[in-house]
Amino acid sequence: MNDTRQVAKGLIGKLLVREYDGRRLSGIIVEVEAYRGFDDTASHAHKGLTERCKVMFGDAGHVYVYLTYGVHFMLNLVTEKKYFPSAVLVRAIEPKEGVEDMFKNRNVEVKYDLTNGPGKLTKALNIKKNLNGKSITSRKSLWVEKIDISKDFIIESAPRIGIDYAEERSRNQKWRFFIKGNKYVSK
DNA sequence: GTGAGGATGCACT
DNA sequence: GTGCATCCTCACG
Repeated sequence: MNDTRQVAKGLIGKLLVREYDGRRLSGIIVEVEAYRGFDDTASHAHKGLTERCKVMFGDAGHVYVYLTYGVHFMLNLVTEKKYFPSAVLVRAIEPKEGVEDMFKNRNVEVKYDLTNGPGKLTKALNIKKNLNGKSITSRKSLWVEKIDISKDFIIESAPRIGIDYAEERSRNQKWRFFIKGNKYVSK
């Protein structure tokens, strides 16, 4: 299970845990996207190693956080071997623990608007640039846990979102994975 | 040093 | 469906 696409699928249904100020917030991962290798023109890494995306070239199990549109942070988990730039973008989670804190971090009325998008979940979980490059294996600040949830869900795959700038062969890859019918999947 | 544009979200029409 | 906020990073000079 080293391939980013397998890792991406494997993350579906796992618990993403965020800890800060002594609080524990968490949610079940319901939607992810895989970004893989130099040939993936949708990936930040396809132009080579830059200051921004260098974390993707590092060891698996690290966190890649960056700002997009000057507004939103994106959360990625680095995968595969060193120098083979790959990561899984976490696009949506289903809130579990610390829901009250998430409401404080986000200015929304309803629970299903809390974390149903990549920029939304980082805000709900207070994930910022300072987590960039951190490891998830140390289980501090941010990590992933296995939980006992019903295996009773279907993982659907589809093309990735918001990558119109990429070449067609990359755009057509069905590297977006999500739980079919889950209402926390992004729109 | 400067300019272009983005792995989105939200408020409008 | 369209427009725009908002700022960091990259590429080029």
